[in-house]
Amino acid sequence: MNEPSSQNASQPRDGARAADNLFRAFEGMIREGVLKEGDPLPPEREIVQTYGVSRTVVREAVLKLSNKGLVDARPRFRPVVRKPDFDAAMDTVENVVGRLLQDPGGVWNLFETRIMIEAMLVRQAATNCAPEDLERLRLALEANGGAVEDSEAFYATDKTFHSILYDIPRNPLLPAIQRAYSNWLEPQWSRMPRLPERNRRNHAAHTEIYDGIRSGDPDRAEKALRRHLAQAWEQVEGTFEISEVTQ
Amino acid sequence: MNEPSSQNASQPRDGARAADNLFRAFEGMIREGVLKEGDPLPPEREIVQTYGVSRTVVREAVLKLSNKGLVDARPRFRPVVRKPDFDAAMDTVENVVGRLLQDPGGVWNLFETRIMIEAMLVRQAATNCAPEDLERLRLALEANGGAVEDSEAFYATDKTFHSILYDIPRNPLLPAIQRAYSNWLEPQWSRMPRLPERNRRNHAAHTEIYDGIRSGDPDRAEKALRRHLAQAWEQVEGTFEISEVTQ
DNA sequence: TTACCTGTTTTGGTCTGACCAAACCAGCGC
DNA sequence: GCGCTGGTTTGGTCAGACCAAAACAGGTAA
Repeated sequence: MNEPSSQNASQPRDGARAADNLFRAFEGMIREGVLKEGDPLPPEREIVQTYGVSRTVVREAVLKLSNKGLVDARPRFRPVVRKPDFDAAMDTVENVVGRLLQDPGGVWNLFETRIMIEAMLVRQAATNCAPEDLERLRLALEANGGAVEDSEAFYATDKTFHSILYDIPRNPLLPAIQRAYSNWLEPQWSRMPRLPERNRRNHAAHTEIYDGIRSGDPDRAEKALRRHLAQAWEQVEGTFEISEVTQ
Repeated sequence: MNEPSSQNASQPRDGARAADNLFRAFEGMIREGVLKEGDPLPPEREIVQTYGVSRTVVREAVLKLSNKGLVDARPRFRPVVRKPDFDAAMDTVENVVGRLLQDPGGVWNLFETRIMIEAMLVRQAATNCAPEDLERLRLALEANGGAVEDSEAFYATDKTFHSILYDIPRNPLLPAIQRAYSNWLEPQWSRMPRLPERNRRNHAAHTEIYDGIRSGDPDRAEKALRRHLAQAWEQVEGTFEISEVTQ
């Protein structure tokens, strides 16, 4: 995507915009820990003196830091350094994704990738899953079963059950992805009516998935997972098709 | 104009910055098609007049549009409206991800998710794959095989082969994800020496994958894919372990 | 005519200095 | 010690200016 025109720039080339150089400077300080997480940035006027640039430039650089998720800049407060993790990355995409999701087809596209990922996750879990992970799943399943009558609690335990799936591979990206899915899809889900009988059905589905994993049968686990999510999709689809009309 | 009582107060930290209002205004115009894709934004001074704000505010708003991926703003050129797709979303994450990748473990984490996704993709392809997709794969494989002696061409055809896997489910998110992986992982890959014998081995791996898909055997296809990518990882790992020492 | 060069105008990038209002802080009275 | 109060900091915004690069228009050469 980047044109080969410019040679690699690890240092502030003076051809670039001043704000970019400043941005890189702070980016480096944050990365190297000179500015630790939670630290506020210096006052704008101080940065002006330190770097010999105008406040305009400082503000642009800070804004860029903010937009990239490196600092947390609330309107009239000092920007605070925020360690960039994958969650921060997801935050910065939120806007774009939100726009894409306005198209119902967009929601389905996103949901389909979730199905694919979770399908893979349960397969892997079925293939090799540490006993303690299996135990966690069992406990979550139990809690889930105990909450069928309380839709609020059921929703929470439901989420927990699924999130454990993302934990099992011990890859920090996966939980972040899961949180992103939650954030993006939640608005759709929350409009869906919660009913005890649905809860019961979902809990049964969770049990099937768990059984598939426990018995070490990836095909069975995947099939159960797909059935479960397809069913969930139907429920949601029905819900927001009607509410779509209102807009 | 200066009403702090805007309805959009979902967060306690809502501040009514002029730049934000302008940003939202343009955001709306882009979404509603008043500003079409490819259109340049009006000159800053014109916006100043139209909206009765200062150039500072205009620049901040434009910068924000740029950072959010809504417009494409090269220095010294007019910002151009860009339709937000998932590629744009991935672009915005680029910075954060880049930082994560500086940790070698981060590269592995990302690569592992790629393995998982492609594993799922080949499984699905094996299960149900349109004849024309199979044909595309075959052609790509053929081209790949014909390029073993030319590492540059081999690399290109290699990428093509994999990207077809992302096309098959006809979910526009997947190609975007694939491009993101390419962009993020490419820097590591490009440092790797390319050798005809490696190409030959990789082509053989591709053939195995293709055969698995064609024969409708998801387990076989997945196994071949995993073997292929694990092998690729070993090659890359060896490469950047040495170059890591230099830092 | 077409293609290239050149001077002018436009426009983005940066700077300066100023003002306002909200946040911050220190001192006061209770 | 606690809450109030007024001065000080600091972020948000503005206006006007200058420079250099881009866009444009006009003229010249092929």
